[in-house]
Amino acid sequence: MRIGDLASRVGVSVRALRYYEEQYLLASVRSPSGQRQYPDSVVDRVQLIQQLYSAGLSSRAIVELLPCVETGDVTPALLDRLSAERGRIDAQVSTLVKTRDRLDAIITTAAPARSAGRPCPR
Amino acid sequence: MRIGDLASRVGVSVRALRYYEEQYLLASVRSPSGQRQYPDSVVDRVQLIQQLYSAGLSSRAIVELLPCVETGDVTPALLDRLSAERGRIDAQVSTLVKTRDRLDAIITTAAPARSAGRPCPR
DNA sequence: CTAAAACCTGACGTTGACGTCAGAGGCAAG
DNA sequence: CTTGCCTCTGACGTCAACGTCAGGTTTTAG
Repeated sequence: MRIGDLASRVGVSVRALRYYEEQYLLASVRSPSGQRQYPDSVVDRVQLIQQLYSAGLSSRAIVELLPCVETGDVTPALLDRLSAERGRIDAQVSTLVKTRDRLDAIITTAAPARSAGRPCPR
Repeated sequence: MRIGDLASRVGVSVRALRYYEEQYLLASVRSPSGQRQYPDSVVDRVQLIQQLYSAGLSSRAIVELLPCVETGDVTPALLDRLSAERGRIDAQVSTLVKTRDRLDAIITTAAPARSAGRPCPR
């Protein structure tokens, strides 16, 4: 598949995909004319990349962790890196939950005129 | 208290505090010579600002929500804004948890030589 | 065959939350 | 008084993950 197809399939921009390649996150085979060709399998990889980006990982961190995240085999050094990132994410989750609860408290106490508990269900 | 004291007390840079003032997130009384003076109460406020920043809110969003987050009274429009941010945070938490679980799976399966379950407790 | 659509490689622009530097003034201690 | 630290106001620098534009080639639809 070509880059535009991949982009629309994953919901990411063409520019982003080229950027991922720049960062060594994504490889591509080139057609004789120089156009990028991707196997269907990269869809998962791109989604994983997006997921890691949204978890606050940098390109540098992702490029280090991606191989072992996909294959599953990992060196001790990478294991430390994984644990570290896991810790970061965990801390991030707990502070986010605190913030959410704080907003929730405001919402529920300041909106008694609504239905009952949740002002905007789901 | 002066700006340097506040900075070290909260663990934020002096520059950041001045930036918050620029963004109307933080007010200060000036001494005759023009130096900023803060009451002790701002410590909580600055910590709250940091918390909202780390939750992914922009200065613009924070400046809108801060009054009602502190006072507790809120207009219907602000209520919508609060709910929207709450939703964002909620979604962010769930994707983060997914990512964390994914990393966990890798860590636990790739580290059977460690103690037993958790390779790095806490 | 031709025009539109997609692709290519640079390369500069954007945004937000600050960092950093310059140059000048304030403030307690010795 | 002066030494040293803190503070002030601009104002430019940074960094990451792209957006966007220019100028050119390639593929596809009719």
